[in-house]
Amino acid sequence: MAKRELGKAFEPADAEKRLYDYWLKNHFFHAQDESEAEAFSIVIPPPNVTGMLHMGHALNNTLQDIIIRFKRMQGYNTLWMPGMDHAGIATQNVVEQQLMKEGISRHDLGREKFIARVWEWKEKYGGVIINQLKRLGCSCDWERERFTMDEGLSHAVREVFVRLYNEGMIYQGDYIVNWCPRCHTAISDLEVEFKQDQSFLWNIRYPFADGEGEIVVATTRPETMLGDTAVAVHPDDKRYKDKIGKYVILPLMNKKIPIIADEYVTMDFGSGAVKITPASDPNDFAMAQRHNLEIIIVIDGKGFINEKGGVYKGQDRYEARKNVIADLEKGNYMVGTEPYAHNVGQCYRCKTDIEPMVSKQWFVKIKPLAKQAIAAVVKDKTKIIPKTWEATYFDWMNNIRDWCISRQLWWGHRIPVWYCDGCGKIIVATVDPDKCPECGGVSLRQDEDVLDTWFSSALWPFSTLGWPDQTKALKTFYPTSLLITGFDILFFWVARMMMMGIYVMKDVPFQHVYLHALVRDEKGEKMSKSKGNSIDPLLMIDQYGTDAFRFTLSAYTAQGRDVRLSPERIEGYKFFVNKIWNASKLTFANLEDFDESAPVSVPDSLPDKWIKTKLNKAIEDITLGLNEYRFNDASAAVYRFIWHELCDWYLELSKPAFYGKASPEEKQAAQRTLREVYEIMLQLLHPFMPFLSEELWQTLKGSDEHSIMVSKFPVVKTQWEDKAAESEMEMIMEVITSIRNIRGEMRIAPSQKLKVLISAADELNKQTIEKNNSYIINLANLESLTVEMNMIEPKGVATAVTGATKIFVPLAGAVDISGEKTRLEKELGKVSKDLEQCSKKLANRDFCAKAAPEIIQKEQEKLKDFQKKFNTLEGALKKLKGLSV
RNA sequence: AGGCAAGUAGCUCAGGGGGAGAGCGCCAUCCUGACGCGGUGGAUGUCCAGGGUUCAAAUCCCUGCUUGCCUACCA
Repeated sequence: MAKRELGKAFEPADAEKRLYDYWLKNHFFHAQDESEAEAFSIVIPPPNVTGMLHMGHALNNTLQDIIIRFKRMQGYNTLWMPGMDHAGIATQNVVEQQLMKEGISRHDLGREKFIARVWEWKEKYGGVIINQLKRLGCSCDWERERFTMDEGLSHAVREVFVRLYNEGMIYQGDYIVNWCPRCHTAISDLEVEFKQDQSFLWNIRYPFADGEGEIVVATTRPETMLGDTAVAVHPDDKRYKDKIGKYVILPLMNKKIPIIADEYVTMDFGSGAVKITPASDPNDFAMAQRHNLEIIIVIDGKGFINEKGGVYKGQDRYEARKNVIADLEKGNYMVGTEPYAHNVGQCYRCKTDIEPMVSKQWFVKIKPLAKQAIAAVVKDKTKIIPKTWEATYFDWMNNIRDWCISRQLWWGHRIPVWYCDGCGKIIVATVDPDKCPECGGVSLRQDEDVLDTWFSSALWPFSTLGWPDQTKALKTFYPTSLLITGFDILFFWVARMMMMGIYVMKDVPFQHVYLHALVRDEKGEKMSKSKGNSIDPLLMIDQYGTDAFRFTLSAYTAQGRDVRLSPERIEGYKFFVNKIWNASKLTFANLEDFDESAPVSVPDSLPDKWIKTKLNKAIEDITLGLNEYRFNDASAAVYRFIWHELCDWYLELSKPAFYGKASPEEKQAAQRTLREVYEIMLQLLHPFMPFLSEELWQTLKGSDEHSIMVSKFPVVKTQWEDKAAESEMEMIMEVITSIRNIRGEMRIAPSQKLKVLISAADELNKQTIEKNNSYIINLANLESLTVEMNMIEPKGVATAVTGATKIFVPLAGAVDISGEKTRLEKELGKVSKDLEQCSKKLANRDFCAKAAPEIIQKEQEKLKDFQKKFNTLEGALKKLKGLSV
């Protein structure tokens, strides 16, 4: 076998680049459109084209890559579909800011040239994140990379829009929407963030139109009164019952407005009367519809008072507020103010206060779509994991409101609707019409608006696979197997994909949805640029290597829990990488002269049998963990096996076979096991640490002819199950640990070799220990080990008990009586507590009558063990006390 | 205001009806031939509180407290 050498330490920076290029060159990430193998597919949550990799992306994509690599190794025809989102508002903002530096606005450029500029920007600066995903090791099928604005996806968008329109699922109407005065566009309900604002409640007097008196209304937005068209009270409110139908004078505007009755009004809030501004408040708008009230828009799209606002025309909304208040005071209309905390909606993009505004927008009728999307989850066609999110999903879906899909932007999919100047016909088509089908006129104007970015993302699971064409890829990979995403876009994205997938494809877009938590800092706070607590994933990769970083994310992804990240943790797993590297150095040294073709001449040693059962357990745990998306459990199984079983025990136990006086045949057998176990260990590690495992794999194989990423994922080998060997080895390990314990507790120098005596309980016990005495001698560092049955406890020893075995460690030189006494008393204390608890249980009549037989038996065995241990320790202690008297 | 989740070692968290676990940190000790990014040993817990179910509760149920998040938004 070729000589293999590893450097002093793993060099992530070098290996990562080299191996990723190697994978790409060999097209290992590429999925087949058609294959004998069963398909497994995931679509990436497309990052914004303007995006930079943050911790959320890092977590999300690491988890996807772990599953994808796992499934690929299991032999599935595995597709991870990558791509990006055009991110309407964000991208337009970026390019507008660029223009601003040049002193021009998008309006100076005009629509067409502006869009050209955006594309230019995209080609030059967009998609930085794609390269960042590559640094994470993501094994996406880059040959299929898509963009929501590319030709195929745009085609899909038009197709779906037209279909929805023709089926009466899309309508246009004047409705109150959330308007961002800075972005100059409507945004959906989901895109509004509420923030608490310490403000005031202003109480304003509205005098009755006829005769004496007044009605007092309270408001948080006095400036909107300019557009008031009614005052509402509760129909059952005795105070106002006789006023309903009468009129009040709207101060400052000097206008008569009616008093109406509506159950929406809360009687015990403020005066029980509320001013109604249909154009500036969603609830007021709804009431206006119920009562046929006039709708007067007084605030324009930039947040300024328009000509309907009288003398306040031209003032921005905050300035107008001040002036309105001043004028109300001047006119003695102000009754008073009180401090008031309330929530103000803000644009999620630019944090500008939302201005609810009435305008013409396009909507999707969502209820019928939601109904089916709910049913799919109820029927388990799509499983949401962890299940607790199902309730949230159902709740939102049940209370869903129509989706406003038009945006007053330029960057995006322009709405495929044309208006004929000649006859006023509305044309909705997938291809640009050149004349009106009604009147033949050629003067057609396309709708100015574009679609919400999420409209195209909602089609992602099938549009990326080529729909509306019936491609082979679509047939093979839809419905996709799994979606992994953060719970924060459950509504934005997951729910909408569900609705669109079912509507268009007549089938759910994915079988499983795994929702992971958010990444927070070590204090549990959300990472954000403004707080300055965000950790840059790329910096972590530079510092600790991708493998350590990925492993950390996986290890801390417990279902339903936030990931609290700190650099120290990543460093800890860098140590793990180092440990694996060093174990590999030892392994390669041990395997240097291994002849694979030599016949097997001796049976496996006890450690060989033991490590194989442990490896089986690891395979089982890791496979189960990944199948159930319990990333923390799977990672813990990897860590435990490699560090605590392979390194701590097996590599140490097998050292004598390599360095000691073992026969060539015994060495050969040890090499065979080591070689096999090591190889499987690398494969188990691969999904989590792709680079390290590949590097070691190729070193082991002596070439890059085969990649670990397309090797077969290990399965449990039933011929390795060996319960007897497992418990035998563990008994020996316990003896070793007990001796080490005495060493530590009694402060016996590690360099001092000990002559240990063991009193075996029976012949079998004696034979087992004698057969395996070399392991004990080596690992406990003994000079000699004497085993006898029913040995009388010698003087001047420290005593330990494990199961049926008594261990006596002679104390060198002056016997440290008080030290041993303390140690024994401590042990005795522990055992007597166990003993008491156990015997109490067995003395309980109800326990014996009702508990399961195997539980009772177990308790009885425990009692025996405790009793034996207690007796031995107590005897030792008595003897010691006798000595000290 | 409703909903969800969580409260377990100093910290971060697993576990989930029958002997309290891990990692990190801490203490002691060790240049044993892969690794000090290491080895070996050790200490540490009213499993949030109160009630209930059960032979048996950290685990299941109820109540409360605390924390986090989500949804809705009332002038």
